[in-house]
Amino acid sequence: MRQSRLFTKARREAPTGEVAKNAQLLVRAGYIHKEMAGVYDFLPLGLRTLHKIIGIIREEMNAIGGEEVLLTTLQNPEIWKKSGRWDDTVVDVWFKTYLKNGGELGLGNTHEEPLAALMTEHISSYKDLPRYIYQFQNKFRNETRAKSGIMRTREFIMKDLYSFSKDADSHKEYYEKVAIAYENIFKRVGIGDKTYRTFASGGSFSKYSHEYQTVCDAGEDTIYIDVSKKLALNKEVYDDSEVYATSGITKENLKEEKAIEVGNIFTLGTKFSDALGLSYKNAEGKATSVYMGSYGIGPARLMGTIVELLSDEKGLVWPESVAPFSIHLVSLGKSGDDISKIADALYEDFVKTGVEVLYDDRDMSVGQKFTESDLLGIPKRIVVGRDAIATGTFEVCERANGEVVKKLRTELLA
RNA sequence: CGGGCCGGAGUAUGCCGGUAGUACAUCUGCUUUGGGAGCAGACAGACCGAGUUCAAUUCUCGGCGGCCCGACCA
Repeated sequence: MRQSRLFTKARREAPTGEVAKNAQLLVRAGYIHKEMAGVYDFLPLGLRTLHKIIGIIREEMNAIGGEEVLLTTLQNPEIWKKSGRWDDTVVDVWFKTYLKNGGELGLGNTHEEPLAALMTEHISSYKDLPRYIYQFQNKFRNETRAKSGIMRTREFIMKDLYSFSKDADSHKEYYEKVAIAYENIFKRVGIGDKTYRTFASGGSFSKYSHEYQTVCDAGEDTIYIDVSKKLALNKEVYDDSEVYATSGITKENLKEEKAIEVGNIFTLGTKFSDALGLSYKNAEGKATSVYMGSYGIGPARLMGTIVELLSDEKGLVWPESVAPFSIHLVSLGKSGDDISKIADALYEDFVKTGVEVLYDDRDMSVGQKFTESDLLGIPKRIVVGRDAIATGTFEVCERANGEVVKKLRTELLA
C-alpha cells in the first residue's frame, strides 16, 4: 500500500488524558481512534493487525475442530430468563434497549444461552456429539469503568468458543486440547514466554477455571507464578488451600506479578444445557444433558498486550506474525526523481511477489519519515536513498533490534 | 458506584474578571532533503446551562464529557 493513499496520520503527541501506553502509541500511530471512553475504532493499520491476530486464532480453532459461526448482537430476553441471567443483579454489565413496540432487547455480552438454544435444533443424539462452535463477535459490556486503553472496553470483538460434549470425561479431554491451542496462539503472537496458565475461581460452574495471564505491569490482575511448573494462581484463589492440591503448586515457590488476562477457559457443565433444554439421547435411548465448556480470547486486548510488552521508546514494535505489513519501504527521493523511480519499481516488484509492503512515497523530510516509520513498528524497513543509485544497495533495518544490513535488489526479492 | 483531577484552534500549552498569546500541524511561496528543516505570509479556538458582576474563557453552582485511584469484572 502506498502511504500517500493511507488516510491516517501519525501524530507527535498522544491526546491529553490518554495514559495507557497501548492507547497512546496506537492512537499516535493512527491504528485506532477513540470515540468515547472504552470505545475505539480500528483504522486501516489497526484493522490489519487485528485481522492478523484473528487469523491466527481462527487457524488454531479450526485445528481443534472448531466450526465458525456469527451469532447476533441483539438478544432475546426470553432465552436469558431461562438461565436467570437476564436479571441485572445477576449480570450487571447488560446494555438493554427497546423495540418500537415496547419489547425489551439486550446487546449480547456473551453467548452461552443463544448458542445452547440454537444447538437444541441440531443436537439430538450421541451421534451428534461432540460439537465445537466458535465466532468472532462484537460483545457489549456496560463496564462501570472503562480503562487501560483498548484493554477494557465497552464494545469489543471476542473470540468465543463453546464445546458441546457427551460427558465430563470427553469434555475434559477437549478442554486440554483448547489449552494447547491457546498456548500456540500466545506463542505465535509473540507473548508465549510471558503467558501462564493460571488457576482462577470457576464461578458457579466448576471449582476452578483457567485463565491465560500475561505478565505485564500494565495488568489489572495479580497472579502468583510457579516458574518451574509454568503455572500460576490468580490472587482470588491464593488463600484457597484446595487449589494447591489440585494444581500441584506449592505456596512457597510463588512469585507475585501483575498480569493481563488474555484468555480464559471455563467448564460450564450442564448449567446452560439444563436451562435451555439441550439434551441428547445416549446409546440406551436415555435423554442426557449436554456437557458444555466456553473459551474466550479478546483479540483487541491481545493486541494491546503485545503493544504493552514489545513496544519501545520510539514506538510500536510488531512481531512479523501480527504486523500490519512485513516491510516498510521508505523512499528518500522526491516524486519524479531517480531515487523515487527506483523505489516505485521496487514497490511494484514486492507487490507482484505478494509481499505485504507499506510504501512511504510521500514528499517529506527524512527525519520525519524515519521517526514515523519507527512509530508504526513494521518489522523491516527498507530505505531507498542515495546508495540505491551509487552502489545499487538498500539499507534494511530490523525494527525490533535496530540491526542494519545493506542488500542488493536481487537479495531483497529472493 | 465512591473519591480525586480536568474541559480553550486539529494537537499541546502560557497568562488572565476587560482586544484569547505561543508551539506543532494545515494552506501559499521560496530554499532545503540520511533522523521530526528554514524564512515569510495565511487559516483556525473558550463543552452546555444558570448565577454573581458594569463586564465571565476566568469566580460559584448544576449538567455533560474525559482521565486516574478504589469497588466491580457474571
